[in-house]
Amino acid sequence: MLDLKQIRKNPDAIQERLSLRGGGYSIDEIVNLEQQQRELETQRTKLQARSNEIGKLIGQKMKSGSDPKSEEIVALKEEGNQVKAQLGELEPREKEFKARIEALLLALPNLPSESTPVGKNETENVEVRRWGDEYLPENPDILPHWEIGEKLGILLFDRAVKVAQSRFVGLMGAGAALERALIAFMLDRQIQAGYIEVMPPVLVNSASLQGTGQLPKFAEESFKCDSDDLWLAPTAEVPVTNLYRDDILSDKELPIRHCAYTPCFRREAGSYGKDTRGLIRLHQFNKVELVKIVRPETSEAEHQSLVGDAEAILQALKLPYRVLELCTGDLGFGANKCYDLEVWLPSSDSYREISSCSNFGDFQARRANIRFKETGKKGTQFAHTLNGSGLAIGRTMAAILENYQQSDGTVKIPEVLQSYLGREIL
RNA sequence: GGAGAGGUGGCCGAGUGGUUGAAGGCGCAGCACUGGAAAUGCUGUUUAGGGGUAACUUUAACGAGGGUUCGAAUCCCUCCCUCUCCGCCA
Repeated sequence: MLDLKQIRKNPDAIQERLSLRGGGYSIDEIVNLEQQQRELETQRTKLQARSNEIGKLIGQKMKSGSDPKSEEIVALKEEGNQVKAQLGELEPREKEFKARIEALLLALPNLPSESTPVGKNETENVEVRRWGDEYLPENPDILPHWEIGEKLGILLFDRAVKVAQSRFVGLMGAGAALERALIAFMLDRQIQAGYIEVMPPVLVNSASLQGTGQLPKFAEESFKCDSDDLWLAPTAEVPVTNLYRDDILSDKELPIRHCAYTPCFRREAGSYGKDTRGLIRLHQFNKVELVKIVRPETSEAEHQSLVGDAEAILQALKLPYRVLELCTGDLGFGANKCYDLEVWLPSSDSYREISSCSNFGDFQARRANIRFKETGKKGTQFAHTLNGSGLAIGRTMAAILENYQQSDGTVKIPEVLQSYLGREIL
């Protein structure tokens, strides 16, 4: 959520930054409504002040033994009634304005940071670096992961359709074990890097989704439990960040760094023709997520190190990847800056997203009301939140099944996973 | 699902319809004491919005939303949540 005060103070500067995203976002209506709301507020507080005064006066008189039926008190009560009648008219109008402003604010995305490259769409993202060319596979006959996976009997696409529907997968035998090994490996690495592991609920309420920015705008992207106010979390970002919703943290508790393994659920509405085969785009997938809650002045450095922590996994697995910095036109709703890690996927002859590392600034903290207090200082400040995948498990599995495929149709297990899996070859 | 209890400030915990943003404690900050610390004492310490350069001022908030009243943490209604016991259950 953007800061209403900032919008009031620098409407033009805010509009300009917002427009860099494209999409036609405008703050005009908010500015206009807020002005009207404040006029009403001024009137209302004046009336309320008088009303409080009357209440106190009557209280004093009664205590000092005045007759409740005395002319003086009756007159005060009468005035109180009049004030109340006026308030009864003003209050609902002001509330209506406030509600409309709130709704508009919740639908506005974050401002891109100054350092985010300006661009219209994903074609203008900037490649920052590339890693692992020496590990690009030499085998010219690589089967796509879904084919090798079915051949090896470890990926169950058809059967998963029977159990659920399309865009689900089942894992069997070494496939299930590999998934589990990847989860354990990634968690172990991030714990070593200083993250505290969390296992949060994966059903989350609406307030949580609003806190991290998925609601109200992206309701159709998540699965909803019809008879409860609960949704299947699309990413661990939601439950983990919301662990701290409405908290006032002490500055000594920051930075908070969490890693979390959870299944993730996405409806993938509107992606009908895309990635219909394989592990790339599923309704349910596993992910290890990194989440940070930090002091504002450290968030840029924490962002860089977050990206590094995600990259370390790819490097340990010796999977070739590149780092993209998203341009203003491709930035996610809540992010002010974002790096995508893309892993080399031979079947699509391209790099595919396997992690997205975003800095949200205070955008989520405002929505989720996550603040911290500086020892000895008055007031509170909004924290900064960040998160990134470290990494998406299914896509990592796909990358391994392809990049590690040998000409005899077997798949090597990356060295760092061999001890987890107790084997060297699939 | 049935029965009961309860939701108050960063935390614990009092609270009579009337000048209560709310006793007391903890925590935190400052000062005193000390060679330094602990202990002790004193003082201060909620958050958010509006107005003001500022000092300051004003409003709101005791789970949420309504209601009664000149006035509600306190009375009434609706909803939400938590806890305990019973039932069911991985």
